[in-house]
Amino acid sequence: MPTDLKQLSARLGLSATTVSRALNGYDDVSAKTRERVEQMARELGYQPNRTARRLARGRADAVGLVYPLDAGDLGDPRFLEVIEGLSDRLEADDMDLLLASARERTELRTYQRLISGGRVDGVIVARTRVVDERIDYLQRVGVPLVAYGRTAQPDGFAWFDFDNEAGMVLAVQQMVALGHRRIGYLHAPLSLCFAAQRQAGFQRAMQAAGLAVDPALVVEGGLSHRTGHAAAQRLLAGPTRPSALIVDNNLCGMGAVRALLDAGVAIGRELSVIVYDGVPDDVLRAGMRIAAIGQPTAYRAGETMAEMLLALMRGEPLPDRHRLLQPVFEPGNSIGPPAAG
Amino acid sequence: MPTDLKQLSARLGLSATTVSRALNGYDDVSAKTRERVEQMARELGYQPNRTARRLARGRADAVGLVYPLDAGDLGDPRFLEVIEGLSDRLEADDMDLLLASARERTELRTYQRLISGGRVDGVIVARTRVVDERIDYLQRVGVPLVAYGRTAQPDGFAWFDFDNEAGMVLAVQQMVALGHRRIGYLHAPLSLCFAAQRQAGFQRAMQAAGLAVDPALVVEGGLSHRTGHAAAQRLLAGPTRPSALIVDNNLCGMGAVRALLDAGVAIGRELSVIVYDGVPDDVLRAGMRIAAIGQPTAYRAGETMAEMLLALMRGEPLPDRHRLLQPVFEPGNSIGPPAAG
DNA sequence: TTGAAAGCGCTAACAC
DNA sequence: GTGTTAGCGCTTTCAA
Repeated sequence: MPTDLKQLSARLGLSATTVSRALNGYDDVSAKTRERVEQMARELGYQPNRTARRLARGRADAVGLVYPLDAGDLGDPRFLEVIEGLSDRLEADDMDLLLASARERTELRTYQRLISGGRVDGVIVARTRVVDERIDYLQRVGVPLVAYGRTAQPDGFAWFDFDNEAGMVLAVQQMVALGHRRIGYLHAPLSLCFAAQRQAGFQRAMQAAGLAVDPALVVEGGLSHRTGHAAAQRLLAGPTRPSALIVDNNLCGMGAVRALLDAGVAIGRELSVIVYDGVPDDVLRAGMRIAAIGQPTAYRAGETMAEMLLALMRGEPLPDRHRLLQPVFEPGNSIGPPAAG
Repeated sequence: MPTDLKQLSARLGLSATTVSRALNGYDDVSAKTRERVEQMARELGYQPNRTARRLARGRADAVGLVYPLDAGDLGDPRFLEVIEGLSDRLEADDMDLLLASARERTELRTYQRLISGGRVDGVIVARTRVVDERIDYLQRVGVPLVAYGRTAQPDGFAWFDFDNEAGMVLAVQQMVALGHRRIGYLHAPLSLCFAAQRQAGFQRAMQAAGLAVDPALVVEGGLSHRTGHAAAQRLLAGPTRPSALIVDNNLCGMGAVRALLDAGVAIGRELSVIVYDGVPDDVLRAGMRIAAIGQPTAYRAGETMAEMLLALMRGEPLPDRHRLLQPVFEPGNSIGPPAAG
């Protein structure tokens, strides 16, 4: 049995109240008493019982993270960095991080379980969708939330996101500057918000460049190696090959690059490639570096979201409820001018 | 405010006691009463407050998973599957999964926080070490635990593991059967239990085959792409190249394979390669499949460990406290007879 | 079969 | 400054 507050206060000849206050940093405790209390607490290795504290305070001191397995997030190393940043920052405030898995179909119910059971008092919503019932639900019940990504109506809640549209514009501009006109586009399901935004950027930049978007060159590539691989093959099999290809996510990008290599396509000469979020160098052919649209470290994203959520849970006003980070273009040797002809 | 037990019982004209019992499946409640209670609970969307229940029952209804960031687990897709299996199974028993990150140096303290604060009542210990103070600590304080991997003294606690030694013996036997005699070995830090076991298998199988282990061909390759890459380069630069190479983990294996490809080594002809746990096909050159020692799905491993831990926490005797799964050899075209000369 | 009462370990009004 | 008292919302003896 670990020492409890009663024992501790008995040993000190003080009331539990005083001890509690001393330990929780209230200022109506004499310096001397606090000193003694802290000393003794250390000596006995006293750790307040979390559950009791939670019940008394009416807070769960925990935040929930539901990861939709179907979405393939688990395979995304960037998302893992996000988790890392999240949990590190939460831990600093002595908050627990509850991880719940969910198939997309049961996801909402998972949130409900977490919320109405009082297991968490704040939530991180990952992989936002253009229309997102999870966020609607959380807002309706008034649970503090920070979304990792926006939705179609992004004003009512706090979020952290990268400027996906601007990022994709960068990608198109690179290709256009090199002289490409037939630009192919491989994208994740457009119900995902980031995919919709990136596609909007694609359309906008193409139009701005006076280029037509050839529907035959726009392919849904899913959100995994496998689907990306298959989609790239479909694209290659089409009547007119593009001279440039932009892939809107790294998972599918990896599969696509693989497919191109398999098909013997000379990346960067026959076909220029940019992958949003990039492809790790070490999975590629020697010396190859895929040009990318890069995002500032995912770890920081996690930290920042934790920070925002903590403030919300404390009821503090958030200086900026919306953080939109600008992606940057990261050069590579996977792009070049279109092949003659 | 969600409905609480008091409101629910008031609505029913029953005491909280009875309602609680009805809902928790006690048998001293009349069928009719139970019926009514369940009906009304559903109607009001009653969800018992977890914190209160926890305090009353003296259990946390949660298990902790501390992942050592330094170890590179986060990058290991297999470990993520394990988490998936774990959380799915725990959820079925209405248990929370607490995720805590930790640098190796602060790891023990993280466990202490979880335990003595009563945040969890059971723990999964990942990446066991040959001498593992975490397990010593947990046993000392009597917390139910299931280890993912063994230690040097594996008898006192429940664990789930693959037969690493046997797996590595398989790998060596394959190489030997093909006629290899100069077999190189790239391994993770030997303080990690799986690495030590696999190395033991390597030594044993080499000896059994009457082959000497050339110290120059045994290189520590770490537990990441980067270190594996570097280690393979070191090996290639050595005075006598091996004709076969075995890598004891997938992370480092990926980097090593990359390094070989970069160096223009004809894998499977100039140099045969087996990677423990395998390298995903889609990161390789077209048509290449790295021979591997494979382990039954990691998802099942997670599920099984959850199952074991749940039983332990319920105080049930565990039919088999130790689960040792046999790995299998998975063929590929990365191996062949040694090149002539 | 049901209810009253006590208590899980802590925090927070309120009084001294 | 410190102590008294009353909960937080549930479970669980113990009586009825």
